[in-house]
Amino acid sequence: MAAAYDIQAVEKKWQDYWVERGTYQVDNDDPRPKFYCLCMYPYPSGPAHQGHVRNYTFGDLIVRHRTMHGYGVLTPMGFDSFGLPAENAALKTGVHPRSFTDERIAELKASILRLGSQYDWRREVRSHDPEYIKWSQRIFLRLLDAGLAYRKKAPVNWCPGCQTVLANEQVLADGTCERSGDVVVKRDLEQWFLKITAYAEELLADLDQLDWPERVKTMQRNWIGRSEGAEFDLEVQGRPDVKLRVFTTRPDTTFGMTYAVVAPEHPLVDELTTPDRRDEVRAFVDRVTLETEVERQTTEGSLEKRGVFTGSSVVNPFNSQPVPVYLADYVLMGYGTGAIMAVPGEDQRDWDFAKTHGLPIIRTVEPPDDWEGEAYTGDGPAINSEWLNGLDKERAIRKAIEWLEEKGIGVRTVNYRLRDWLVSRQRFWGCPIPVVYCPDHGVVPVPEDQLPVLAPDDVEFRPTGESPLRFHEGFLNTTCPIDGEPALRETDTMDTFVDSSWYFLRFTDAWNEDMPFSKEAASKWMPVDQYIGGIEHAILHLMYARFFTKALADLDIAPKELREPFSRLFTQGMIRLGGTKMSKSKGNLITPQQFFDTVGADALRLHHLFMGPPADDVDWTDAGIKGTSNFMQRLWRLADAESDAVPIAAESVEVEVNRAAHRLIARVSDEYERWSYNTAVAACMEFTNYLYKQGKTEFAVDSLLLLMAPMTPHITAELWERRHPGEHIHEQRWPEADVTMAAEETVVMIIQVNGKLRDRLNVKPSIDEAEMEKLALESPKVREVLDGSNPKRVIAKPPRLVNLVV
RNA sequence: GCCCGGGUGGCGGAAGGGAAGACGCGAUGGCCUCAAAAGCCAUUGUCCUUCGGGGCGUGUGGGUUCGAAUCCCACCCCGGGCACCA
Repeated sequence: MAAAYDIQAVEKKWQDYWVERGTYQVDNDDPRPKFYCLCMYPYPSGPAHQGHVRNYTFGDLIVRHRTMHGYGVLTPMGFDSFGLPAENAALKTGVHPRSFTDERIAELKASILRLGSQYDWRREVRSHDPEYIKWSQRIFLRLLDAGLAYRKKAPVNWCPGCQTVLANEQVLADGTCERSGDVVVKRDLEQWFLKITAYAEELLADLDQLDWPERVKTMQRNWIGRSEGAEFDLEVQGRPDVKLRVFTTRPDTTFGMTYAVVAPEHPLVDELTTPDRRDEVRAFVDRVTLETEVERQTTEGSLEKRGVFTGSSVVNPFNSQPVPVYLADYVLMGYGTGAIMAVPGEDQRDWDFAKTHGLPIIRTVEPPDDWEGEAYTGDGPAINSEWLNGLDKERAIRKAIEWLEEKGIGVRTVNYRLRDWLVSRQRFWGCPIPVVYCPDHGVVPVPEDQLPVLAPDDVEFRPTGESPLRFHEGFLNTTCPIDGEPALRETDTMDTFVDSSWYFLRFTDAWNEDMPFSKEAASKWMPVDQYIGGIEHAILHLMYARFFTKALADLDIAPKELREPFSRLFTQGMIRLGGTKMSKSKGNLITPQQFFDTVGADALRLHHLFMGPPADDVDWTDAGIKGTSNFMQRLWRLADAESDAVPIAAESVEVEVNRAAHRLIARVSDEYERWSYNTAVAACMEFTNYLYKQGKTEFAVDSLLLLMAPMTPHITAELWERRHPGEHIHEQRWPEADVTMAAEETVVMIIQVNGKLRDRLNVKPSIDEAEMEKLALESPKVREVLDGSNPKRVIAKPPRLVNLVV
């Protein structure tokens, strides 16, 4: 009688073994070729949910698979442990965010351990660890020193719910906060920014070299939003001292300008407004600037283009005609120059505005004859444009820019949609921005030997809308590092995306006490060879991390040649329950815990792999897990050294069984490379069914276990040890298929008549076209269908298919 | 509105222009058992069938091809991203 499969004992045994043995710990002088596999470090929100399980299952599978291929795999893990939920909890319960966070880390870590995914925990980082804070702050100061961090008063996105400002990236398209869902309002505040725009061009260009999902790259390209065009000055009639600069991507259409528009926030608004228009303009500006983004956006639509005439006119430099200047809220101060020339003939927004305000429309590009639309933005010969007439769009643009540059009126420019990254947050539970404000010296960085600047513990959490740091006298009052006179500390903390923008570098050198990481360590492991995480980070985290990597390389902190942090990216699909995303906030979590206790981690992991293609969203159902759980039991009975549930293969079929095993190795190896894990699992199940029928061989069972080792590490380790005492499956080499053994002895040839399947025959793989045709014509089933007629044409694709066309 | 994905049995899904539905769940039947559970074996797209087999079938309509779930065009539906960026 064979031993039963004691899931809990087996999984515990190997989880302890891997840690004690340090199977998945790597040192920086590891002689094996390097492979850096990283799962996005999690925000600690309590016990793992299915999204974590899915993520870490893929990651662990890659770690173990690569290890079996002889790589020294760096597999670190940590916690993105600063963030709002801990602080919100503190407001409600009074529990300090640190203890709240530490508790949740412990819970999450415990479930990660039970999943059996392996990390080099010696390298663990936590964003809220004073060591980590110290290096985040040093990096901030280096950015400040290099002019990449700066302060600026700016209209910022203020979330009344979160009581903090948000980055543009954190405001949803409908003008609400991505976290709380509150309507975001604009406020003018002094804020810290990081100059990500300095890297706009490189961030865009380097996307081409990344092995990332196309849609993530597309999202980033759209976000950066590069557009080429020209900037030029418009003279204001009767005001030789004032010039209005506009940006356009279509300088070829300038002859069609029938008015100009400036944003309500434009600095020249007062200059441009004539006394008789003052009251109306002021009323319009007040209305627009006090509105929320949402209100401002609800005015979108063809007939509602809102604006007001300033009373001034500017001169079209191409034809010297004066045109009126309007204020309109469809022109944004934050993009280009905050002013445009309006060409209604070739821009739908301008068209709508012109119609609403009774302004003339002149087409300067000939639309196609069958054109029935309004503004025409396509290509065509220029018309009504004097010296540009007849030229196509591209040539006209070039000529128009040349003309502007010759005359010294304007220049070719490139604009980006990307804005600088607003990083200051009026929150407590984040990394303090390490500067002080001195009455005499202004903004003074805290000297590096005084880092980290840590938030005090004895603060009171009150829903005041301001950071509790503001009211802590001991923290707030300090002295100026330059003159020793009284000064005030910065009380804002950094966006938590700052922490996650360099953690992957800290992992390479987590013990370093002198600097965030050494260039040697970063050179050894970077870039990350495989990064795995959710699609929701397609823009924010992945863009910031790319920016940091480039900036740190330029600041001589990271290796100079390190321009990109993540060579390959895989974004897993979301887990849904009944059509909606499974998440804590939606309250529809199915925790993995119950499955650890019943079917075990291996069956749960396998279920995640089997559910569907890794990149696809999946609907969670409890039912399916029975299949992988059964399979584990079936595998145990097949492979346990003492089990006789499956007989040894008869001598007559032994070779064929081994040949099938070689085919399995070839197939599954390929499927691992292609991330086709659901079919890899299917192949293993199919092969198991086959062995139940045909009988097993040593080679077949060993191969099966090796191929499954990265997917179901515990059961395969146990079975391997029982079959090969003293050996560890995860220290074995990945099996290789023998090509001649894997080749099929006979294949099925299908015979079609007019593309319809009529017969199938077993043939040798070496069969030639003539032989195929002969066999096809001899088939009784084919003869019946042909009914005496001769095929007009024969298509033979040896050895699998022949098609007779009649 | 624009840009990406995607629509295949009762369900999750497979099929790299050449056998549609691998594998799994569910369901049905059998073996084992005093019985049940577990296990093992078989059947399972749909309609017709004289049980040999035959017709139909991958969102809809067209097309390319000897051959289309797969490629092309148009449309419908679902999911995601962007959205006054001049």
